[in-house]
Amino acid sequence: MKLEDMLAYKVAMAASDLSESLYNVYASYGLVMPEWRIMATLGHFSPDSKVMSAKALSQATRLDKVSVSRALKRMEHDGLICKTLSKNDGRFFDVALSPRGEAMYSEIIPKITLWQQSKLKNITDSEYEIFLKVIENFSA
Amino acid sequence: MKLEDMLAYKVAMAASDLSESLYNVYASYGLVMPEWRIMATLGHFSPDSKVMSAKALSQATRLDKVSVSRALKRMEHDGLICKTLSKNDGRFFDVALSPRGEAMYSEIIPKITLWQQSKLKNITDSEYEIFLKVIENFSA
DNA sequence: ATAAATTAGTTACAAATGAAACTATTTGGT
DNA sequence: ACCAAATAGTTTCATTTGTAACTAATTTAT
Repeated sequence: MKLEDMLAYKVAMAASDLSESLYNVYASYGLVMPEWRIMATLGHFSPDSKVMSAKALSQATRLDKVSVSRALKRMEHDGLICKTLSKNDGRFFDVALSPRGEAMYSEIIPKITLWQQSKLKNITDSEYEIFLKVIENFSA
Repeated sequence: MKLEDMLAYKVAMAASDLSESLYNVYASYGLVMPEWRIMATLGHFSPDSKVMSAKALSQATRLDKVSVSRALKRMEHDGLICKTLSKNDGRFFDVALSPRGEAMYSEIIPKITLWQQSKLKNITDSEYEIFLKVIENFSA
């Protein structure tokens, strides 16, 4: 069995290639990966951005809480999010995209969609379905 | 489009889950990922281990040359590899598994094979073929 | 009502990573 | 033959990353 035939290696290579390629899309907006993941999560219900705690963001993005804390700090500094202490529970923050963050999200999302379509242009729908089944099997 | 439906995110999650799971196999031999990749590459022609330069190992494993240098240093210290200056070109090293490295490789490889089979046990051959086609398409 | 235990988030510190500078050897042009 | 350019590998240093300790708020048990 050659290294390049090994499952974990193959998937790791694909992941790093895809990640690097996708980075080229959102990096032009000054975002790094954790920031992009947070924006994607908060912006999902755009134009009425979701409000989430840092903890919930951490779970949704699979980023550890330190990464989320750092990303939110920078995004707040850059005016991309609003962060206010929760009225109900003073340990939580209510985090949402700011109008500026919403605008950026709306501008990026079509580019991400196009990027993803281009990555899948040689793949049929049924092939992609099988691919999803297999890849999700690995994350179980 | 939700984050968890995004291609790059899905593949990244699968990659990190697989990587962590595989790590449990070779970590009991005191190896870390770069060392495992190098061992897998050198051991591929076991019991007559391949001889390769650090540069060639870097290309075969997709590790940068600094990581390879550090991994080889530790593997040499642990007696897993032999590293000698090339006769033809004094810039290169000839790197090969030592008998001890060969023995370890021979012990690990069946476990890796079993591990991989268990990861694929819910997947049919034809599904796996399609999966490979798709994932290789992403690394192109 | 109060003290102990949890939980959210931040900060401080340590380990891993990679880019750039460095050494040593070889190659190519004059 | 000699000097500049290129190449292999190592070391240094700065950045990234995550773990563990910390602060502050809330909950639970007595």
